[in-house]
Amino acid sequence: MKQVAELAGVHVSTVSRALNPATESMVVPEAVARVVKAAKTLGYRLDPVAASLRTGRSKLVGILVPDIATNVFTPILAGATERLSTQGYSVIVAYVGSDAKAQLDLAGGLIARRVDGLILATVVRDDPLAAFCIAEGLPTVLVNRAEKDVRLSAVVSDDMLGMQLAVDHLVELGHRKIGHLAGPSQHSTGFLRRRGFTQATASHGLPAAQTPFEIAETYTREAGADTTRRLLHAHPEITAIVAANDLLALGAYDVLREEGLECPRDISIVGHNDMPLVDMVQPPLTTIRISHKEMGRQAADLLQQAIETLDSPARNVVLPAKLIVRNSTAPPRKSILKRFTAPARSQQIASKARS
Amino acid sequence: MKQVAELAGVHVSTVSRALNPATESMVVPEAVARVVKAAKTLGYRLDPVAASLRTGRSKLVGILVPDIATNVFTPILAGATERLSTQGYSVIVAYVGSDAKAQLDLAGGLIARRVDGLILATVVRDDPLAAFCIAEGLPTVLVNRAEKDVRLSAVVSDDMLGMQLAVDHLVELGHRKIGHLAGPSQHSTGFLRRRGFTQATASHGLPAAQTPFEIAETYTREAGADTTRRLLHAHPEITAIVAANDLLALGAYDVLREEGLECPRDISIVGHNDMPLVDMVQPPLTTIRISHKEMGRQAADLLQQAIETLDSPARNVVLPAKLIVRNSTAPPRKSILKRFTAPARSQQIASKARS
DNA sequence: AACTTTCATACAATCGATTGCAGAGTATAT
DNA sequence: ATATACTCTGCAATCGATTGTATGAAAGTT
Repeated sequence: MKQVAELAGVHVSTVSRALNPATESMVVPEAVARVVKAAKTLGYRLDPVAASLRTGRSKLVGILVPDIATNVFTPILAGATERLSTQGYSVIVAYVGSDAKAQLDLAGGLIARRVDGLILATVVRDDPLAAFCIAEGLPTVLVNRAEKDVRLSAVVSDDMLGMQLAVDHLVELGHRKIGHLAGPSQHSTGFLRRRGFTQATASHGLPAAQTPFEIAETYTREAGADTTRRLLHAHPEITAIVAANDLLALGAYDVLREEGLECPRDISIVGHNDMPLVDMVQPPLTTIRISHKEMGRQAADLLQQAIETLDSPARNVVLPAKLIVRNSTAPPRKSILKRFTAPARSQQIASKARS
Repeated sequence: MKQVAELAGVHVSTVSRALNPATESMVVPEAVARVVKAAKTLGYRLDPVAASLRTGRSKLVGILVPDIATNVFTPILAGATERLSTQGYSVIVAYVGSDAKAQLDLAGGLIARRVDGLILATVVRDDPLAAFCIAEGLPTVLVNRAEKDVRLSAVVSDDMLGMQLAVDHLVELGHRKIGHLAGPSQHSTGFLRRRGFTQATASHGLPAAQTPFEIAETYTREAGADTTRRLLHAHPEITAIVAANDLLALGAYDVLREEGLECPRDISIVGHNDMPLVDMVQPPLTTIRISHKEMGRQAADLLQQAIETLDSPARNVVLPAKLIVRNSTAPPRKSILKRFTAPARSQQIASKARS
């Protein structure tokens, strides 16, 4: 920088000001031009490390992503990274497990690196890390999963709506006994989708006894399979399953295959997320589409705002969910209908008419 | 740091040395203990930014990942990140397109941030960015894709072996007319897998006329479909297809479905990568398994070595590939066998016996 | 006892920018 | 013509650690 100053015939402080868009206006344009030219001929670039040391800012943001279930989080990461990089930010990613202490350490390390903000894709409904970020006064945005209380801005999908769409679809096809594979209830997705399922079935007048659920430990295919077994064992009469997540739905596929049942002939299945390739499984999965990439982008925007305008209020952005109908859903089998649901059915229709 | 020095009753330089594992031995153990204790009571942590400014090192590494085909690169990223973070490194990811100038700019930015090294998952067979990194003297390792010449360490899958396994499998099933959906030939994967295909078919004595290939523009399902159409149109007699990539194979599935052909009855298909969920498509895809996560880990190890021991020689790590047989491959239809390959077959067996 | 060697610590320069403050120079008002 | 305001640039302290060199004390040698 000293060399540039010399070549341009000005003081280093002038160089600094000329090269920083925010302070450029303090320098007479002709001098700016000289500085820029000198910088170019010397191949000079500002040193972000030195700037960071002095200013406390870094143009870096951290993203914490769960180390499992990369299917869902990759597009979020890609969307956020894409958007942030156009704004001059670089992104440090950390894949983390669910250990709260480890998460706090990691966040501490990122803060030491002077990150300007954090995007958390990891939070549970009452998250110590979120509390920590608030205490530190670090701009932070949650993505995909939110907390119970709105303390930080978050970008999430409309989980309740998604379940409503799924249930509407099944009811329209004639299903009256619908099971739910719920996600872990410490995650907002698991919790809210379960609540959405309950509300949606209730809105159609289906009693709780006809709409059982079982909770999966994790969002994995294996957990989906285990949970499906429990659900079907306890409630063999159900004709459809709404899963909180595509992987859980695929776990259900595995169990149906084991048991010699056929989807959608014997049981209809609806997933959630519309992750890549679920249109190619057999049968192609009916599911709720979420734009994870868009989620990442919006989280990036929100974070940028939070960074650049101090004390911006916490905002909750809820993205719409959309039903994608494929071939894993169909009307329930006649025989089953007759056997289990025919009496109940007219009742449902009546109650629906009332509402 | 000054406060810690005061509390411990030593000079800041002693604190610095006591807290740095590399220089800790210069300080008498008793003093180290005092310093550590003082640091703890003050809740003090070294400032990586200041250290970075002074030393030129940063404990940061950059990873450049193509902005498409995240399916393959996510586990690489996860593996590398996991391994590097246990070594105290943080990872800056950048998703980049194929524009060489943009890539160079990005790399320049990372260098300005003082990254200690770079992992490139983006290189083509003769890559300007790789040349740039060499010129800069920046420790760099390539992953998944390598260059034509070994100038930098690389961790790749055994592409040639993979194709040999795929072809062996098909020949064993009785196929003699096998097509290849090749990947872009500027990528080592596309190039080497095509060569592997050619060598493997030749090793079974299959003439080139019976083993046509078409090159896909990109590794996408759509390109796979287009390329399959071209291949089948020009060579309707083939009974099996080896794809350079699972997505290309799935594109082939799409075309077969369009054309009313059935896999594997009419045409067998082998993929490459064994990406998530290809065991659930219909029919479950026979493919070549690559451990992408392990690739990421090994790349991380190599990079760490390159960083810590200056001028370590370029090493090429080739990970084994493995055939995973599922249901997309079967013996060719009798009728087709008789019509096209029966005469050729005895010849093949004879030539195989000779070799 | 004098001298060398060794070891631990202290001193101070340095990495490269940013920024509050002061001062020089110019334009405007009275 | 003088005072006032205003614009631009220079000065120098600062961010927080690292590290080559100097210093002093302790240990070892003859």
